[in-house]
Amino acid sequence: MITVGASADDPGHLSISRARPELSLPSSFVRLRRGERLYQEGERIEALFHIVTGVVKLYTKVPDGKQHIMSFSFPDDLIGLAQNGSHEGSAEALTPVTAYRMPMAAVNARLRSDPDLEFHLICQLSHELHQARCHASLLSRHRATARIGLFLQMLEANQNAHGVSSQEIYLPMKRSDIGAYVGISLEAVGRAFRRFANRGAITIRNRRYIKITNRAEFEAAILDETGRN
Amino acid sequence: MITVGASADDPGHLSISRARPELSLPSSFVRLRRGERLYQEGERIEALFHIVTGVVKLYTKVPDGKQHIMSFSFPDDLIGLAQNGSHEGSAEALTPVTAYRMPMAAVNARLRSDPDLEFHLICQLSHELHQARCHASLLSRHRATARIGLFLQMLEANQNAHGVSSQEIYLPMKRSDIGAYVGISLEAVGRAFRRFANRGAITIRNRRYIKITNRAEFEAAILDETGRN
DNA sequence: CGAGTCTTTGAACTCACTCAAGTTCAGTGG
DNA sequence: CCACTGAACTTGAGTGAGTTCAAAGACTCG
Repeated sequence: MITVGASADDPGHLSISRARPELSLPSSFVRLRRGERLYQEGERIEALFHIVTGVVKLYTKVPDGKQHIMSFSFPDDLIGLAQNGSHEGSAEALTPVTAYRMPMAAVNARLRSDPDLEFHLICQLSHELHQARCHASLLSRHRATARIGLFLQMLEANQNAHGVSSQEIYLPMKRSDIGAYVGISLEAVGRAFRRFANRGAITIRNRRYIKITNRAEFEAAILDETGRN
Repeated sequence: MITVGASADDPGHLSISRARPELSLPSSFVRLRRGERLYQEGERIEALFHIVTGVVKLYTKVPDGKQHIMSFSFPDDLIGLAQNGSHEGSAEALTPVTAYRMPMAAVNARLRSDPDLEFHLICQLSHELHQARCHASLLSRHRATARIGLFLQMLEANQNAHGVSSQEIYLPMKRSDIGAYVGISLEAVGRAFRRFANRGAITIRNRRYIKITNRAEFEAAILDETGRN
């Protein structure tokens, strides 16, 4: 539930939490297969997408042909917002995806007159900003093990927030996507997973499912630095 | 000027640009000397600060004692927003700073009823998100030269946006702060500057002022990869 | 069951890291 | 005005984790 303003025990506290958006905006329902794109870098922004099920990757191409992944988006996320009129990156479905598509014109028309819509956008942006800062913080680590460990923690936190009960962490993306997100090569991703597994911190069931079996050892592995950070 | 909604030539386009905020909120004026802190990590959020002059660094401590710098904040920036009631990082003045201090209670009280305030927050958050993504993109580069180059481009863009006419780029922070922001050691920062200078891409007047003397060479130096990104 | 994609393993190379010493700079007091 | 002092910055040498390239090994889906 969205809450804001003074509460009895915490008078000066702005509490922003995201709600399942009941955006009463004109929208159509879309389905995408794995690998399909919702929109592409540089295109004009036509609509916002509100993800219902599935996972989407947001990425940009870097000069040398590789791609830099800005974020992975999950159900309840709103994607397609940007400061100017064209998309800053591309969006591609990593799994089958269903989403609401809300034309930008409708959003614009309602925006200044609808405080709830504005507030919803504030919540979404706060959330994205938080994610982006976690990402930057992760990227500032030098050791591959630390980056992968923090990445797993992000995924786990996200799963918990969405009420997934499984003890396992689900990895819907491939090794190269993980690498493009945490800023290391796909080989290094695999080697980092192996290092965690060798220490008994995690167990790798298969390519898509891993489990943290020893939390203390897991966190030790993230910190374990020989001077570097 | 803040503009939103349909315009004649660009009907479906949400244009968000930051304005010098005429926030008619109760506020006090504060002055800080170099090195003074506006607030500290973990503290309860009491107020928002609207920077008028000077530069502020926002950082968090990492387990190994070093600090990770999340962002540098410049005049017109609004700092102190967070998702929950306590600060996610510390804020320290890098130069003498003047700012408006707006108590959180006042912001909260006005928020849901004042669409202009909400909209202003949306603009500010959009801007921060953009900055955070540039930061992450910069951090995903492996070569120190590329990181420093992109950092200089960010500073330059920021200076231009603030209408600074000087051709030189002003670096108000020390080498170690730059390193903490771009994720390399302070020595590597210096070596990267030198590499640019040796290629004739920049001239280093002194520790705080450098100038891009050969734009083509400068951009070539950023891309110049021996396979790596 | 086969073909293509994804992932792992191995070997040599490289850039940034750390440590340590030397240099420049800014601010202070004589 | 200038020598002094501590902080900031530069330079140098050796080490190591991740990179690239290449090939072998799994998984998936028709």
